[in-house]
Amino acid sequence: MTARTPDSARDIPEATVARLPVYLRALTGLAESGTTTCSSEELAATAGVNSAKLRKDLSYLGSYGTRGVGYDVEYLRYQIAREIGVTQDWPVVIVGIGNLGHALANYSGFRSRGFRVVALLDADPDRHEEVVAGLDVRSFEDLESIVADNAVSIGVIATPAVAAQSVADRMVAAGITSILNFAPTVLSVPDGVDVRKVDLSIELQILAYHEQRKSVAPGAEVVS
Amino acid sequence: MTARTPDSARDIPEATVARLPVYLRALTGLAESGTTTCSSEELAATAGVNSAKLRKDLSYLGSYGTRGVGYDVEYLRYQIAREIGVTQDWPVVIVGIGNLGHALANYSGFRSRGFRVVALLDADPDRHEEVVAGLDVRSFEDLESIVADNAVSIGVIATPAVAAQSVADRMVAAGITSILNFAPTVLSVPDGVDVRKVDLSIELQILAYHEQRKSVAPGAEVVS
DNA sequence: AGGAGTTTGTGAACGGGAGAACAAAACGAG
DNA sequence: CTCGTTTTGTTCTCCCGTTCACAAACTCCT
Repeated sequence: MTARTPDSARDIPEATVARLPVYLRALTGLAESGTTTCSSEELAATAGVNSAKLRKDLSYLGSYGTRGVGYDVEYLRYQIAREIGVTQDWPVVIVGIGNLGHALANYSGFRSRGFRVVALLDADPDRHEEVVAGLDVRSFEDLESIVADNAVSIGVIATPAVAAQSVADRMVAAGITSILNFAPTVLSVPDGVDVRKVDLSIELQILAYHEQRKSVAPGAEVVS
Repeated sequence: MTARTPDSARDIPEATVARLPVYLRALTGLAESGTTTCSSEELAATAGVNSAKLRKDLSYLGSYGTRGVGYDVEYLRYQIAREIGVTQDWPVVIVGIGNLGHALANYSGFRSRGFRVVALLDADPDRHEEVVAGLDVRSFEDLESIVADNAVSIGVIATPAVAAQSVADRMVAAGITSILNFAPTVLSVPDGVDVRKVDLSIELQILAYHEQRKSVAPGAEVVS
């Protein structure tokens, strides 16, 4: 009864958006193994989620399945890719070419999903002679021109923590509106700019918390 | 009125656990800048959260503040560190010493928070001659003995996706009960084993989704 | 000592997401 | 063509997490 725009469903829940890339990867795996059709149960198992949750997630995109049959793998894969936006090409700049920046520049998972690293920038002049993943490491001063010339809207920060906020400020001023931050700092950015944070030590600390609980109360959940 | 064990509060919500490391980092920063006392408002601003949420989070640990005054930075920092478990030493093994494994091995944020990398393992014999971050890269076959000798309970997987599940299986069999997975795969592990996933391309895809929405409907939220 | 001003800790309302359960729809057999 | 089977799409309920709002408690000033 709700009037929904057929070509592009509105307001997909954030939790669902975070899972769509997982479904996309699972579908790609199924397609590579020759599967042409799958049920929500199979796909959910591959993606590591509940089948009811999967179906509800997919229902936000539209009705792309066939009752009694399941989903066409290739068709659903394309629909999810289109919804996320990875059918188009996303130019990306990486700032901070230390150990982590190297790893990110060489990560094949970016290019295969529509992300194209157009430039590697570092503030240290000693690094400007290096060539990483087929790209020259350039001066951070070139940020504005690179962003403008390549219509870059996504920036990756892999600098030390102290530099991260100023890099973010320059990125925002240059026109970047989405930032993936690997530096262990809280970034403050204006409204309209999205920031996602990946913090390696926080993940370990969360594991440590649960690990500690396991050893303190070993019989709390598991009957010995 | 609820009878709460005073020394160690029970069942801290998962969302709170995920934020405690952020508070810990913020407190460390405040301590280094010479601040001895702070209000929930200040700390919340530093940590990038709402002050009400911060107070509720801290209330799960106990009453470590003083009304009308605020929190003692050093005291609160210690209490949170103890609750998370980073006052003790956590031995960690890293498997897969490619670009990302290098970056992780060299990441200083681990050691400074109680995590000690005790071994770097790789299946490729060509890498066994390398020394990374002061540690020999050893054979993956040594996993079991290393885990046993060092009482390792946390493992980090930085291998390609195809190897991740078998590495995880070996880790679990060797006695590891917490896994931080950087490989782009869904791991299946038995109950009692915690897995946290860090997926670089998923983060970018989430950003791409929102970025796409911005350009498609620029006036949807912001009044022009 | 008493009152004004601050700041914490928490009870209560609110919103969103997860999971169960079921109706609707497609297919195939007879 | 009809009935049974399979699987999707959706509704409903419950639970977790967030936020508001306020009482309790502490300090400082007079």
